[in-house]
Amino acid sequence: MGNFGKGCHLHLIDGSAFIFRAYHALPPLTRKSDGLPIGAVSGFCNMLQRYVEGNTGPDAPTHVAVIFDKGSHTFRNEIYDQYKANREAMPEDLRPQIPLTRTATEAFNIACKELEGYEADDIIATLAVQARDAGGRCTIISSDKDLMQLVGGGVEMLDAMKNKRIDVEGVEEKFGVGPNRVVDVQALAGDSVDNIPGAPGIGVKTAALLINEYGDLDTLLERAGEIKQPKRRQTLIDFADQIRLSKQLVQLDENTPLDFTIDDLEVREPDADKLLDFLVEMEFRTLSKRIATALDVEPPVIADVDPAGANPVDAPEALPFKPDDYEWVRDAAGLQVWIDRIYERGYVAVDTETTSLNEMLADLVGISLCVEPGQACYIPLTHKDGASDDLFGSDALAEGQMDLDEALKMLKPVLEDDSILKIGQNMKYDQKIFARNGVAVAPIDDTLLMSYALNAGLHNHGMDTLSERYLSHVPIPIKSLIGTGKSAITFDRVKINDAFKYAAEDADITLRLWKTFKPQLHQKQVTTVYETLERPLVPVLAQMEMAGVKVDRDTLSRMSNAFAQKMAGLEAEIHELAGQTFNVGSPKQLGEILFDKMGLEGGKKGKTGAYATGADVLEDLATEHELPARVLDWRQLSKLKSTYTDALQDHINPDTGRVHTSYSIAGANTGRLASTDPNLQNIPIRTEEGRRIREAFVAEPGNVLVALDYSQIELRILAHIADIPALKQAFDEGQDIHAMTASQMFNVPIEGMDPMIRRQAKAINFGVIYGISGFGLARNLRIPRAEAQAFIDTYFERFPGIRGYMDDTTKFAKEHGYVQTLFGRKINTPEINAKGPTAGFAKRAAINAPIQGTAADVIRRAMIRMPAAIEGLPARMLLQVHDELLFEVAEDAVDDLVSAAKGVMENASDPAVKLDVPLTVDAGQGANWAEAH
DNA sequence: GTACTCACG
DNA sequence: GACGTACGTGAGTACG
Repeated sequence: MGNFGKGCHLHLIDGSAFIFRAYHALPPLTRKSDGLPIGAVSGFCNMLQRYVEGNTGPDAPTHVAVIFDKGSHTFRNEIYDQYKANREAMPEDLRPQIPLTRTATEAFNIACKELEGYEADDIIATLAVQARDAGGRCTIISSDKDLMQLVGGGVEMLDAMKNKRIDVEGVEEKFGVGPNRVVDVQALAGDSVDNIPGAPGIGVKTAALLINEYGDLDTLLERAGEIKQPKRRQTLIDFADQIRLSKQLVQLDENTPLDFTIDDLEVREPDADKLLDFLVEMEFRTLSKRIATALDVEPPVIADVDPAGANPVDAPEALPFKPDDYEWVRDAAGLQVWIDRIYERGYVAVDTETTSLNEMLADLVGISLCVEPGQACYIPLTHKDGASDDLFGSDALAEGQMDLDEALKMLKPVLEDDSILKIGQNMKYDQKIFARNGVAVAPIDDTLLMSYALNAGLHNHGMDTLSERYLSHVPIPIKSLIGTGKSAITFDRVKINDAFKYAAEDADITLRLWKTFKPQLHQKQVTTVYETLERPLVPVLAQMEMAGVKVDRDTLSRMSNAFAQKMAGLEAEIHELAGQTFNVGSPKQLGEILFDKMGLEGGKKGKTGAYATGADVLEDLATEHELPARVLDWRQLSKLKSTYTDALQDHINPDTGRVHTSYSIAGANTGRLASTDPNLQNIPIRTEEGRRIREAFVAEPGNVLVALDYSQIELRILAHIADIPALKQAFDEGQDIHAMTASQMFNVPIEGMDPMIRRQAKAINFGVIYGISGFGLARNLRIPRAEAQAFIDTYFERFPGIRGYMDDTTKFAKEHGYVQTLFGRKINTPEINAKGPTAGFAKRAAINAPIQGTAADVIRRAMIRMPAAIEGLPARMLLQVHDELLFEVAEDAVDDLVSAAKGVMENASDPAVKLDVPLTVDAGQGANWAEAH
């Protein structure tokens, strides 16, 4: 056939619309052999096939193309930064399917077109206009109303789902105006889906009325003063600019710079081999059979995967690891090849190599990428030249490396591209490294967090553990490259020829783990946990950690000196009392002094044969003797000095003057965070002397610290989960929960209650959360065991739901091997069916986990929502201490911050879980952390 | 590297 | 009936 013209018929398929329809119409199917999400691709292919089958008769197209969007940034974002800003992020399991839909289109031998920086709609507009001008027909297969402006003069739309053609009349029906005025109506009415503002209070009906009265938008805006309705008149005058902007946004670009012509889109016969190969690769059994029949060829055989082999754990394992096959990327050309492959794939595993485990001090040394198991590369950037055994080394850069800035400049668009998923193992680390190099990595997946959502309680989630367990592969040990202990070198001193294998392997392992875990999230029903409680927390924590908290060195230093003096005095006294000098800090030596030399009673040896000298033991002895009392004082000071006033000073970052902790998201089995290097979740507060350390945690000038903490969150959650009416009522009424418990248990009025009674009730309340036992309570309260047991019995009598909760939870754990939080987090309890004392531990942990874990989930949700809630305020979130969040905020914005943050925290369980008890948050503020409490 | 001790929720 | 027990963490020190 010759050039496109009269008698020709062009079909333009809106590819993105097909994909989203396919995705939402189908359940989350996965490829059986490896779990790759495939539902949308399957639906897409079915739709294409149905489309092709329907193309018979006189109306059949002579030319056809599927048009896709490309790039998230278009000229519309340039003129209006909020364009499509309210769009939800693409679902994670859809992302990897996008490139596959391109491949599918090509497999059907249908032209597949896209243009960087343009929406599919603009390409469709350009082609439709060209077809019309050439005198041919054009059918746009889409139901997107934005395309209706193109209808007319031989251009029509077809809603493939409803099989309904939309012509000029159809457009008039929808918009009340002809196609040539559709943009005018859209400009006025706006569009919440694309976030087009339009004119407030004016919808399609009113807009059409106005346009029909005045002829077109420009005339309308010119003569807006003539409108009779005062409100409408004012709106059009006030918002004229916004309306003109809206028109620019909805107006399709009919002159996109295409690198092809309509003639290139001529209908082609499908290539049976190519198409069936693709369908077999996707493992589409039904469809490949149907298409084979239609093409009159032999249906291909798709091997049925053995159910055991369907375990995705086994699939990636099959391919051996070959470190020698990894690639050392030396220059821009080499890197470009990898970037192209990433765009083809839609995802990439990324890993960074640096000079330190501390992200705030680490310098970037190299980057690894992996797009397919076994195919990984390492881009060395700042490896040094010097021999590693040379004491001084050389600071000259080694050969065969890209310039750091050049590599980052090339990778930044990829790492920040909304449509490219970046996969990492502990992405918070890499995200911080990249952030410090000006790259905001997103979106991300994290294999460490996937493992945590799937396997909490079974094992830790480090790469070595995961690789050995799920890939049966022992990774190259880092020690083999950098050595151990004091003689260890930094990674930039490792020879690139050794480094690239190790580094690339990490990316390879990460990608294989991702392929293993991704489908399991659905299978084990923890996708929601991963998506709502794990993944979104990564950037929030990264920000908090990078913000750090200001710590005043002088305050700490003065305290250290004071503690040292006191300790010296105590030490002299202790030696005096002992009649000899010894190391007070050695429990072994102390035990021997106390129990052997002095002959005190109650010496108990532990499994290593040493006497126990814990605080509880010394406290008992202290009632009769001076020495243990002094040791207790000495120990307290020693702890404060070594762990806090000395150590914290070493953690002050020289660049920021602040202390930057690191939170491990997957450290605690229950969902709690853990803080390390330094641990800022155990800064003293219970004793006056210790509490003063918090005075060193300060706000910048003009700012204050604000502490917001949940009041009794675990007890409230217990009241809800175990469904205890009396407790729920007490929380509803804002009562003193421990006094209420005491009152119920001992039949005493709350007014004028003996503090001792309340203290006992408090201990029981906490004991319940920990999986109470008579022994434990007795020890805690220092009362006879029988008495403690009597308390517990009374407690269960008054609150029978507690016993029910404990029994049900234990039973559930024994049956399923895990327990769950209210938000669906699973905590595995592998030892629940063990025998002996282990069983007791496991049982109490199982009872505690849903309560502690639900509280952890609640504050996670609050933290995830916090950045949006305090956006625009001169405030930042600094620390989390399990039930408390610490903020630094400008003095004049304290009230705004408190009301915003408190709101988020108190409503954090909504809408996923409706708690029967209110969550309340107490607020405090001050120049330092001690005052903020 | 392990045990002990103690700081926090 | 005996056994051994509060839940979850991280860090510093002694010691083999």
